[in-house]
Amino acid sequence: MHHGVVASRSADSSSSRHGNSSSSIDAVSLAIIEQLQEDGRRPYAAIGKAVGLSEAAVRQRVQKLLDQGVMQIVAVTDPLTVGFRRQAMVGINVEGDLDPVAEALTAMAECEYVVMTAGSFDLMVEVVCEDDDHLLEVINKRIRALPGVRSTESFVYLKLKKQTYMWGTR
Amino acid sequence: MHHGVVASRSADSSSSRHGNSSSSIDAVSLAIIEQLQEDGRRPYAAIGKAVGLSEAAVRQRVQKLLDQGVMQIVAVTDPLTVGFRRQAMVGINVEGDLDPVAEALTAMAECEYVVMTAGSFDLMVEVVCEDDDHLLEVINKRIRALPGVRSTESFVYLKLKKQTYMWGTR
DNA sequence: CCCCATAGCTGCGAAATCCGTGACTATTGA
DNA sequence: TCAATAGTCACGGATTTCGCAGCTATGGGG
Repeated sequence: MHHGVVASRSADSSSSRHGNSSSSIDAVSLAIIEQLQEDGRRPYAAIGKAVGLSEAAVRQRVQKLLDQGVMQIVAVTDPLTVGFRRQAMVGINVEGDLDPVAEALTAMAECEYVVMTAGSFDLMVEVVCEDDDHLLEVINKRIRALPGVRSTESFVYLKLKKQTYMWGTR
Repeated sequence: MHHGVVASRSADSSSSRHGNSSSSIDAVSLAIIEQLQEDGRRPYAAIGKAVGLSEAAVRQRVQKLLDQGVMQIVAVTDPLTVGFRRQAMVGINVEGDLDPVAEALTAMAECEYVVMTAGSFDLMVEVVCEDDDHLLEVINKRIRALPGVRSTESFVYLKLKKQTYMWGTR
């Protein structure tokens, strides 16, 4: 069973030789994804009616999309409501190889989101914490203590204005 | 998809008062959320068995969590796989009131994530685009053209290393 | 203290959904 | 031409979902 991280494209090594994994999803699968982006529990039959496919066909395509890691169906929550009151985006500058630092950040439970970037930061990390003390500890004691980390800059969240999951739905 | 907050609450962006919204979530609901974070389509009966509740009770609590906007069950995808090849985090500095700028960004389909921050940026926005031209157009023609935007700084994504939806699961 | 209202849980069918399977149709490549 | 593969459909039986009625606590009024 795979756990909740998308990203690992690696799953099927043979698919990488096509160079483009997007080739594996057609317009119909995209339509199925859109349906499930509106409601992750929508019945297969209803999806089938919407996209013009039988219930079984939808079910098999969904299973394949899940297996391939193209999509996952999960509950997402509002951190504030679930007891995480402090969030921040942290920009990081690294000396030398980025990978070990990125790996270390990935291993931290508080780091919800880790991305390598071009620009004045090498890495950007979204940190989710319970309170100020927790946030301080993570940034100051754990992230900045990682070997290779040259400097960090923090952007504490004041208000989340938008957040969607509607790609492909445009 | 990414950062997980709910947010769909965009409808009433004025709901800044959270009193203590966490008071409505007890340990059992948290356990239910954890179950659905592992698999958004897990049957109510299976969840009930895991958290020690009847199927009907789980169903009612899930429905309530959805209605309250505490949680949503959705499909999340890897943007690269679905045809969006360029993503960037954009830090923005604003002159005067942040709200109108934030609202305008929220209205843009390409802005997946909009947050007000403390620090050297006033706003941070995640932009999801199909290609370089599209990205350039959004940042240079649309975002920077907004009245009140003083300056922007872009961080183009090179590689997404981690992305989870496991709050409360720690 | 009693009574009522509300909220939450349970159990139980009936209806709907899920899921495995086998058959059918293209498409591909030897 | 003939497999072999991938994708789809159709059809039960098992499972799940759904609506409803009943039950239990909790919390005010009166």
